[in-house]
Amino acid sequence: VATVSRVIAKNPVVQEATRERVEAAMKELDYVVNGLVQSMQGKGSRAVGFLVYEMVGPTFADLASGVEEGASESRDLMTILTTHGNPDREWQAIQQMREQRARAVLLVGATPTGPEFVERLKRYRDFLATVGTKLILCARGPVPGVPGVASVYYENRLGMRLATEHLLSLGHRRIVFLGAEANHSTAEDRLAGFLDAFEAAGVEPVEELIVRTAFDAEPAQKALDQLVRSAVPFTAVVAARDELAVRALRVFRSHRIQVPEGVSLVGFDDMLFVGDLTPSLTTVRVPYRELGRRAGRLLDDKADPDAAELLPVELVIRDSTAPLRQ
Amino acid sequence: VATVSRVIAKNPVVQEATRERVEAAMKELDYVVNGLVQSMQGKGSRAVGFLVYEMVGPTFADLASGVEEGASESRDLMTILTTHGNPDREWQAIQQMREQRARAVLLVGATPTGPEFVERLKRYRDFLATVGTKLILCARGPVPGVPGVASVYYENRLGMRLATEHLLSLGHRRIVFLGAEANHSTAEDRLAGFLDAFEAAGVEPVEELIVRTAFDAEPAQKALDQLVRSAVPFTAVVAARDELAVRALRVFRSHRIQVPEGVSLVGFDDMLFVGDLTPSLTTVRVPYRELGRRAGRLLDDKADPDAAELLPVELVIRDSTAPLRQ
DNA sequence: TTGTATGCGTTATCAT
DNA sequence: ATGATAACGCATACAA
Repeated sequence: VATVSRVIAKNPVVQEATRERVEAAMKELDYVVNGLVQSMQGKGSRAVGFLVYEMVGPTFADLASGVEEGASESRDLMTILTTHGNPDREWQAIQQMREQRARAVLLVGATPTGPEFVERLKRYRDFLATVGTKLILCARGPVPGVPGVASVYYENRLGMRLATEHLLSLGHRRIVFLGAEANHSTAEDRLAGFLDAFEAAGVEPVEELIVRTAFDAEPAQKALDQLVRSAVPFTAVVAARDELAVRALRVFRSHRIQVPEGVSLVGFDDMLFVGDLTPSLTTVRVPYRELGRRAGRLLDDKADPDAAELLPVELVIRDSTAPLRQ
Repeated sequence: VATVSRVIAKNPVVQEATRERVEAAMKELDYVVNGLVQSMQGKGSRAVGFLVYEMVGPTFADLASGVEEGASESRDLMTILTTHGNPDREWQAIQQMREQRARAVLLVGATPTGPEFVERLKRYRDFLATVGTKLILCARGPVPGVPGVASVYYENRLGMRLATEHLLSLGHRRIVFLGAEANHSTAEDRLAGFLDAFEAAGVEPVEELIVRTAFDAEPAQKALDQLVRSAVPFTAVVAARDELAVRALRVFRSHRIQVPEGVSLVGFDDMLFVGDLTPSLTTVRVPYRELGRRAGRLLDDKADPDAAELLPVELVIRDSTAPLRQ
């Protein structure tokens, strides 16, 4: 048994001849090591938990794809769990990963922002630490006051600032912000970037144009429709993400408002096909795949447990934005 | 130890008082069962392997989402592995799942169609069977001559037949088929459906309009561009999948050909946003999420190992198709 | 270089 | 109802 174990571990002490005999027998018997027992032995599990709100859209797929790419290099296995925004499910998922003695748990996507979440995160971190599992935030910046949690994120706030500055530079002033959800890290950062742009330009944002519905598409669409009907004047719309921008497009189409002639529109994420819409959508490209890859690399045992990698974004100017007509 | 084990297993023989004491201690010590050992003990592993070509697009996300939904009900863990179409990687992935003593392995998406693949599939099946892992095909019909492999698939061929019949009924005869890749189960089925429609209508398909490039977007786009330049006449295009349809849209736009006035276009998959394109795309909706859910249910131990579930598709008629102008 | 013995954390079997 | 013990398949320290 010990020799077999050594052959499996590629321990060089075994003699060539012996190894060959063992390997022949393994093939003969269709033998495979029991990975579960290996992990149990303290070699550490191969599992990596990928916790996400929902598996939706190319942003998720790209991110997961990147992680898988990194994980597969080290023969790790990526396990995906969805939380549907339910804290109980999230806790249950953390539990499951703890049972599996996962190498790491990736918390993917936006999180709440309140102090309640900070405590929750600490609990997760400590709870996972007891079995040697580390916690990594993905697509969400490091949380102040919670060391020992690595993070890989992108210039969310700056991205939205760039998008907004683009509109301001085109002469727009009455700009709608669509999708300002509170207590939602991504939405908050993007709104902050929006406000940054106004502040830097010395322009006052119009409070009533900040649509504080939610990050979800349906309510945002309704709210925008309402706004259009209310006849409150505006000349441009910043959508918190591409899906909302597409909904905005539908609203404008239904009201026979031309984009960009009647109103300019920018999105965020650069999802698949938004460049093929009419008009093609000006948006902010986020390197989701690379984000995943970086996260995948943090799985390595010798990675800095306090790493905080920030990736750049890029404003992609297409046809949905045009200079303000006087 | 035994009592603790019984508490974990919720074995009702333990007395109320004892159980409470144990649970108190567990909380005190932040104890969690070692799931790896549980699985090793013959309880069977919780892992479910999801083998896919690539994690791309909403079709993947929907399918995976469905599987996760089903799996999480039984506390199973979905592990995603990508093969990139590389048989070696696929074999390696099978190996890994075998090491993990996975409950099941899902082979997701198209497969090759030749006899070589049939042998490969049998090898997978038998190899996995030695450790009690079952094999399930997802989004691909059952393979004749390979019993013991369940499958969940959709009316692929019929879907394309419906799409094509829609065009034929509009008067189109010179119809391009874009993306006829050989030795690719999905592409072959769709081409077959295309031909079915012609046969049923008693119309002869035009061989030179069948673009036998590949299922990939880039070569298909180039080939279509070539075809347009060659001035071979056609009045409609059937794309093997939506991504190719979107590429076709780009080609027509670059040649200033109006859709549907100059040429009608249909896709397949009903991906996100294709209804928001201009013109909105006529396509075939595939219930990917439900497909995943069904696959997730086949994970159950008492599920029929030879199950073959077929799901219906739906033709979604939008604005990219119009009657032929004489 | 190879074989033997021990331990890992759990469940199942058998006593008590 | 509970406790003691064997067994699972592997890695590792130690003996040969």
